[in-house]
Amino acid sequence: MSAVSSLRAPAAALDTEAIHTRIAEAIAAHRLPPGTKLGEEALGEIFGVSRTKIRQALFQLAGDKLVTLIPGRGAFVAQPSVREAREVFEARRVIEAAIVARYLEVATASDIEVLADHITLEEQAVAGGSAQSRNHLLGDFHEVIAKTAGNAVLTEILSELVARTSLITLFYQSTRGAADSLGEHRQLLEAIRQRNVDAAVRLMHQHLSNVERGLVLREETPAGADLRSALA
Amino acid sequence: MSAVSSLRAPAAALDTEAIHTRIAEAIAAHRLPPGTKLGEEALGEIFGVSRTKIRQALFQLAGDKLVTLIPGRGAFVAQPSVREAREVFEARRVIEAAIVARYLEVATASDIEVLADHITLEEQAVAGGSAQSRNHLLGDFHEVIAKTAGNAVLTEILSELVARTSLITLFYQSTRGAADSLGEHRQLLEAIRQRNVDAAVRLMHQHLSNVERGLVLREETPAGADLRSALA
DNA sequence: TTCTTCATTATTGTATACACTTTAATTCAT
DNA sequence: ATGAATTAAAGTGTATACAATAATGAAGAA
Repeated sequence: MSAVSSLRAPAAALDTEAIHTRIAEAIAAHRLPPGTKLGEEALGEIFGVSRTKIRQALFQLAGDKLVTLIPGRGAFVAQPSVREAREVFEARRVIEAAIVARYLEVATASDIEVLADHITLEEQAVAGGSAQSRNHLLGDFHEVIAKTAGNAVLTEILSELVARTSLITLFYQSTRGAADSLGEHRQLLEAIRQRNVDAAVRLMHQHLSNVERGLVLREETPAGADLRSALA
Repeated sequence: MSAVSSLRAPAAALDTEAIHTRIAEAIAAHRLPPGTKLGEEALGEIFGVSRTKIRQALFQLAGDKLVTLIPGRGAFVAQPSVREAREVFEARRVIEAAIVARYLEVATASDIEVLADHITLEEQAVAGGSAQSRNHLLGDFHEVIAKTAGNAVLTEILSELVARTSLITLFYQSTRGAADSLGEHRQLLEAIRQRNVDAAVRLMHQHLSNVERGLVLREETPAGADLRSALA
C-alpha cells in the first residue's frame, strides 16, 4: 500500500466518470449555459488531467444529449430544439405517469414521509435558497418517486430526461416560478397520501404540462459562459 | 462520394460511431454472446484502427448497457441480470403502450401499409430466413411503429431497450419461437387497421408480456465467442 | 471602410509510448 | 502431486506527440 502519503497531491486525479458527473451537474445547475464551448485543453487544465479523459467524458455527455459534438469543431453545451423540448416533456409524461402509479403500489408509509420531507426542503429553498438549489430540489422530487417505484431502468431513463429538462428550462426561459411547481408537488403528495392513483397520475400529467406551458418555446441563441468559474 | 460499405478493404478508416454501430449490431445479432471479452487490441486490429477509437466506442456501448466495463480488466458483452431483464420489459410496456396509442393518432393509411409490408418480411424470414434476420426483423417492427409515432426522444429510448432485449433473449434462452411473435404482430396490425386504440394497446402489452414469459429467467453464465468471426 | 485572400495560430483527431494492474506461467516448498 | 510464492506476459489506463482541420488575424484590392 503506497498512496497514504498525500502531502500535497493534486487532488488525486479524477477518473472519467467523476469528470462526466461534474460537467453534467454544472450543466444541470445552469452554470454552463447552452452553447458554451467545452474546449478539451481548457477542461483538462481545470480538472488536472490530460485530454484523454476529457474526451471520454465529452463522448458520454453527448450520449446523454447534454453536449453536442461537432466534428472538427469540438464540444458545446446542447441547445435543445423546440421540437426536442416538446418531445422530452411528452416522454416524461408517459414515463412518470407509469412511475407514479407503480409508486402507489409499492410505497410504504415511511416512503411517503421521505417524499414529504423532500417537499419540506423544497419549501425552505423556495423561501430562502438559491435559484440553483431550488431547481435541483424540484427536479430531485421526481427522481425520489422513481427510485421508490423500484424500476432502475425507468429511473435511469428519467434521470436523463430530468437533466435535459433542466437544460430546456434554461434555454427557453420559463415564466413560471418555483413556487408554482412546489404547489403542484404538494397537491401530488396529497393524492399520494390518499392512495388515489387516478388523481396522482392526473396531477403528475398536469404538472409536467404546466411546466412545459410555462416555457417560451421560440428559437433563440444565447451566448456561452466561463468554464473555470462554472467548474472549478 | 457515397461510401458503398465495402465489407473488405480497410481503405477508409472507420470513425468511432461506425465502430460503435458495428459492435452494437454484432451484439444485437447474437454474434457476440454475453460475457465475451472485448479486448481493445484485438478489436483495433479487426477494424484497422488504434485502441483510441475502440475505447471511445466501448465507453459508449457501456452507456447503452450493452457492454460492461470492469476497471483494470476490460470490456465484456453485458450479462443482464434477471432483475434488469424484468425491468427492461416493464419499461417497454410503459413506453410502447404510449407509442402505439400515439401511432394511431398520427398514422396515415400508407403508414399502416408500411407496417403491413414489414410483417410480410417477417413472414418470409420466419419461413425461410436465418435466425439472425428473424430476430432483427421482429425487433425492427417495434421501431417502425415508434418512428411513425413521431417522438424521436421516445424512439431512441426504445431503440436502446430493443437492443438490450436482444441481449436478454439470448442470455435467457427463449422457449418461444419467432412464429409466436409474428402471430402477435399480425393481431396488432389488425387492431391498428381497425383503428382500435384500446385493443392495440392491450395487444402490445400482452405481446411484450408473452415474450417475457417465454424466457427462462434463472441465473446462468455461458461462455464468450470469437471476436474475428463475429465482426470481420 | 469593407471584403477577399493568405499566412498564422489554435484546437481537434488519431496513434503511440509508457506506467501500472491483472492474469498466466513457472518455480519452489510441503 | 498439490498449492503457495514469484516472475513473466499480456492488457488496460493515461499522457503525450504528431497530423489534420478549423478559427484567427493581417495584408491588400475594390
